[in-house]
This record gives sequence, C-alpha cells and structure tokens, in this order.
Amino acid sequence: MTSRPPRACRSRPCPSTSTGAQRFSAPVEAKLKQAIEQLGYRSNPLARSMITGRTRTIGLTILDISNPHFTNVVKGPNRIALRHDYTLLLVDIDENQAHERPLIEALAQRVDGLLVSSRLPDEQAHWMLDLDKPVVLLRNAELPIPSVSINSRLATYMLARHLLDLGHRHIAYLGFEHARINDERIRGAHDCLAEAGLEPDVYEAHAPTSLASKQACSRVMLWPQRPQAVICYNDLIALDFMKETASLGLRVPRDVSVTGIDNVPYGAYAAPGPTVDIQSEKMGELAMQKLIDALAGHADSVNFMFEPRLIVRESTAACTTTVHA
Amino acid sequence: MTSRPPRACRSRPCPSTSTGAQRFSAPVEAKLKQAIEQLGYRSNPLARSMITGRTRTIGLTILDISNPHFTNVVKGPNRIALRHDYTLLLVDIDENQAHERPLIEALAQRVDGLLVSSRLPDEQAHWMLDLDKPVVLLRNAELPIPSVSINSRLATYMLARHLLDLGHRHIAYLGFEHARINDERIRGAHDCLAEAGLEPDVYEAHAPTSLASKQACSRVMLWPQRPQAVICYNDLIALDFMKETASLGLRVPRDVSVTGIDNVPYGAYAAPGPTVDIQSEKMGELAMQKLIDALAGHADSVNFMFEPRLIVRESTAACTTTVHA
DNA sequence: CTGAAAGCGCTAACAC
DNA sequence: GTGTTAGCGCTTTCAG
Repeated sequence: MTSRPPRACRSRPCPSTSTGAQRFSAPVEAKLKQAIEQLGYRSNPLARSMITGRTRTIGLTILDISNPHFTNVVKGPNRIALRHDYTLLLVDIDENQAHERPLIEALAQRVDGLLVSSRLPDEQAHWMLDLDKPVVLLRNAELPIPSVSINSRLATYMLARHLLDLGHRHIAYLGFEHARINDERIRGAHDCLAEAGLEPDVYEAHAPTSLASKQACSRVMLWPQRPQAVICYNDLIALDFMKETASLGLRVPRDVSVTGIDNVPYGAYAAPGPTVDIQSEKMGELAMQKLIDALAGHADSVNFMFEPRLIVRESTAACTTTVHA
Repeated sequence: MTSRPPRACRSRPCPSTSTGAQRFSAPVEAKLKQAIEQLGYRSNPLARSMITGRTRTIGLTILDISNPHFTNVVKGPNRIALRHDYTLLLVDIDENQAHERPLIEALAQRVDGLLVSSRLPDEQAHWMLDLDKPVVLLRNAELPIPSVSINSRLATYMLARHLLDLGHRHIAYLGFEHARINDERIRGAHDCLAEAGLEPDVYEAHAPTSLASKQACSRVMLWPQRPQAVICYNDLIALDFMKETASLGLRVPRDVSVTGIDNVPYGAYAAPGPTVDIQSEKMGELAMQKLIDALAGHADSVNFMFEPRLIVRESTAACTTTVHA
C-alpha cells in the first residue's frame, strides 16, 4: 500500500455564491447541501490556503504542556480563536531547547499567525522576525514584536513584602536560571528586602522538574543558615519543595514558609502557601486578541504588562522562628 | 493592508538531488545551502502536501488540556512523533460537545492521521470512519478503528478490593455519567462488592469540574448514611472531594477514605489517598506507534487494553468507623 | 541522467 | 451577473 491516500471527490465545488449573496432559493440550496454531503465532498483546505494565503489557523507553542500554568495560558486563546472562527493548533516544545526553533518554524508555515512562549533571550530570537507571519510573544521582549507579559519583578516584590510583614527576616529565593524572567524575579525580592536592609539568599533549581526541586530543597533546608521563608520561582517548584520539606521531617509553615508564583489550581489542594496570580488566562486572551487584530491588518507592536495579584491562602503563618546566627 | 501576506521566495528550489544521492561535491553543497539560507528560501509545505498527499503531521484532540491526565497522554505521543519526524498538532476540545466534531474534521484535513480521545458513544462516532484518514482512538471502542484503552472495570474493582481489605463495608462511587467509561467503573465496584454481599452507593458529579465535585461532596457526606469510603471517577474529582470534605469539618482519611483514578502528579501533594495508575503516557505512546504503523501501511484495527495498577499512598487508613444503620 | 512540462484542488481575475 | 482561464508552489512524469 504505497499508493497515495484517498482524496476528496474531485468534481467541481458548487459554491452557493462567490459574493456571499443568496444565489439559489432556499429549498434548492438545501438540496445542494445534501448532495454535497452525500458525495462526501469536502473542500481541500490546503489547496484553498495555497491561493488565499490564509489557513484560518493559529499556532501556539507551549513550553511544557504538563505545567498547569501553561495549560491555563491555552484556555483563553482557544476561546477567542474559536469565537473568530480560527482553529488553534498547539505544539508542545517539551522544554527542549533543540526542538524549539524547528518546531516553531514548521508550525509557522502552516498557520496564519503564532503565539509563542519561549525561553530564548531576545538576542537569540531574531529569527522570529523572519517567520513572515504575525507573532505575539507571551513574555516581555525588547524585540519589535508585540508581546504580553506579567510584571515579574512586582510579583516577587509582593511576596517578599508579605513575608516581611509576617515577621520573616531571613528569606531565600529559589530560582530557575534558564527562565528569562528569573533575573527580574530575583530583582523584585532583592529590591524589597533591600528596603528593610536585608538581602535574599539566592538558590538555583537547575530545572523545572520534580527531582530538581527536591534536590534544591535539601540544599536550602539542610544548610546551616536555614531560611525562615522561601520564595520559589513558581508554584510547581513550591509544591515539590513543600513535599520534600515534609520528607526531611520539617513542617510547613511552622518551620518554613513556602511561597510560589502562578496560582496553579493544584496549589489549593496541597498545604497552601501564598502565591501570586499572574492571570495566565487573561494574558493568553489578550495575546490572541492582539494576534487576530494583527491578522486583520491592525498591527501594533506594543508590550502589554499585566500586574500580578497576591493570593494569601488559609494557612499562611506569621514567623515563629528566630533568625539563625 | 488587504494584500495577501508575503510569500517565500518564488525562485525555483535547488534540490540537492531528486534521488537522494549526492549530486554536488561537499563544498558546493555547502555553498548552496548557504545561498538558500541567505535568500530566505523555505519550501512551502502546503504546496508539497497538496502533491504528495502527506503533511508529516499528526493531530491529537484533547478533551480538556487542563486535566493533568490528558496532558500526560500528550507526552508519550509527542516523543514518538518527533522520533519519527512527525509534528504533533494538538487541539483542545475544551469538553465542548458541540465543538468536537467540527474541530476533529477540520484537523483531519490538515494532518496525515489522528489520535482522538472522545466522549462520544460508538453509535455517534461513525463519522470518524469517513474522515479518510487513519485514526487511533484513545478509549475502548467497538468500531472498526484501532484503539488503546484501559481496563476501567478492573480499576474500580481494585480500589473496591483494597477498601474492603481495609475493613470498609459502606462504599460509595462518585461518577460522571457523561464519560463513556462511567458504566464500566460502576460495574467494577459493583462486581467486587457483590462478592462480599455488598453494594456501592452510586452518586453523580454531573461535570468534571471543581464546583460540581464539591457539590457532590456535600450530597455524599451530609447524607444520613455517610459512606466510609468513596471511589471517585478520577483524581481531579477526588481532590476536590477531599478539599470540600475538609470544609465540612470532616477529616480524610479518619472520617472517610477517598480514592481516585489516573494517578495525576498533583494527587501526591494533597492528602494522598490510594489511586489507580492507568498508564496514560504508555497508552499515548502505543496509540501513536499504532498510528505511525498505519501510516506506513501496516494497518491493524485491534483494541489494546492496558491493565491498571493500584497505587497506595502513604496515608491510607484502615477503617475505624462502624457502619451506620 | 537531466531538464521541461503537466497538473494537484482551489480561487481570483478576467472576459463574455 | 456568469463562465472560463490562469496559476498558487510544488512533485512527478516523461521526453531529450
């Protein structure tokens, strides 16, 4: 069976009209539709796209589909796209740097426009300008590409402020240096603590995985100068951190307060620490709206930045430990 | 700006060779490649697909991308597809019955084959045979379509058995009737309990949402004959059930044992009850392998059924309450 | 082995 | 309005 796959019926289509106006009477129209249905005729979207240059399709690349933050980002765009009669095609990059560019380039050739969430620094993302397709980035960028992002510096600033208010003095930040926004998050925590004459201990998780977070937990918590509170890069890392803390015989929030960012739904089920809502769904919605506007000819290349919102869950505790050393 | 979007360079391509053999010397080849790169030439996959009939693309429709079970199902196929030089295009159905068929049909026309996870009963899924593309279903089906599924009956049977062994006698099942496999899950629990001369109380959650699960929790737990243990349709419902149980002032597992199915990662962070691993990732992998085989001409339409595996987490408790009434 | 020509299914532009 | 034709970018086929 090496023959080409079956094609749709090759007879000429029976367009109701070329101008969109009513061409036949209603009953005739109905008969036509039925005949089309019966013959199994389906217009070939590939051939159509080749002429019109449009696919009625939008691509969205996701760094890791198993991270609830990213799946939230999908929901908004999907709704907006469907409302405008576009189909949203998702591609999971699977956090694989090597796959990122080829997958995006391949996708770009099959869609009208792209939403891209990438870890690439601006300097390495210029090729996106050559895709010849409208792109909206889901992050802050200094490129001439419209983008939608969250104020990351403010997010960690808020968390640090909150922890200070609770009486914590010795605060750690557990980051993930491959993320573009890690530096900003460090800065937010740093700036806030500096106002109180303090400084955060900065740790690195190396990867956004369960194992890496747990290893990092040991490093942070079994260090002689164990922090009273930890600001994690995101909720997923915070969840694993909390789990590992329990394994080490320590209790949250009695022995350490753990905070995250993203407000992922599953945070609510676990021992809940404060988090920051970064409005993933709203970000996605706006990005998609921008893209659809661009496809309609209303291009803008402005970066819109959402403000984060602190979420304090039930069991946030005031500091009960004294600073070591 | 109503002109058509920019196209790739229209000059003729410079195929290294048509037979795949070496046509030019290595240095010349390199120069060519550079020239192609410099001109920004990119072969148009749509035009190519129109001729060859294939797209090197596979579609996967997901019922709800924010359910971690479904995102797990994506990971396996994505890996296998990339390994075979296919791009996996995902579409989120968003649990919307009305969108399902149109989205699948639209996707089918842009890909070489499809993996479909659907809630449609067999009787309403015959149109999938007319897609004229190889399809592998991610569920049990009596259709002449290859499928990969999990033994759902065995899953609830295992959980019921486990709960009986712990001394529970009054066991409830909280299901979700829109799911095709709900009946089988009821049957599994029923069959197991019947062997002990018992019968499960069957409740309905109406929707796989947080709100619905919590409402169901009240109905189950505030009923005069409160069960000693609950088998939930899946882990997501179990998580919300546990959360709501706490809100009602009851404790898990002291007042009630809660179990789920899917072994979603976030179950491990919450108060952990037993669950059943349904090998989501393996299922997806096998399904993709079957599809790729079918695309290579090795069609088979067999249903492969995975066996579930019971996962007992740390804090499963033996029954300490006596049966009411 | 190499180059030109035919044509995939469709839409756009053009004459009638 | 209505029917015809040209041609999108590519692969395949078929003559040179």
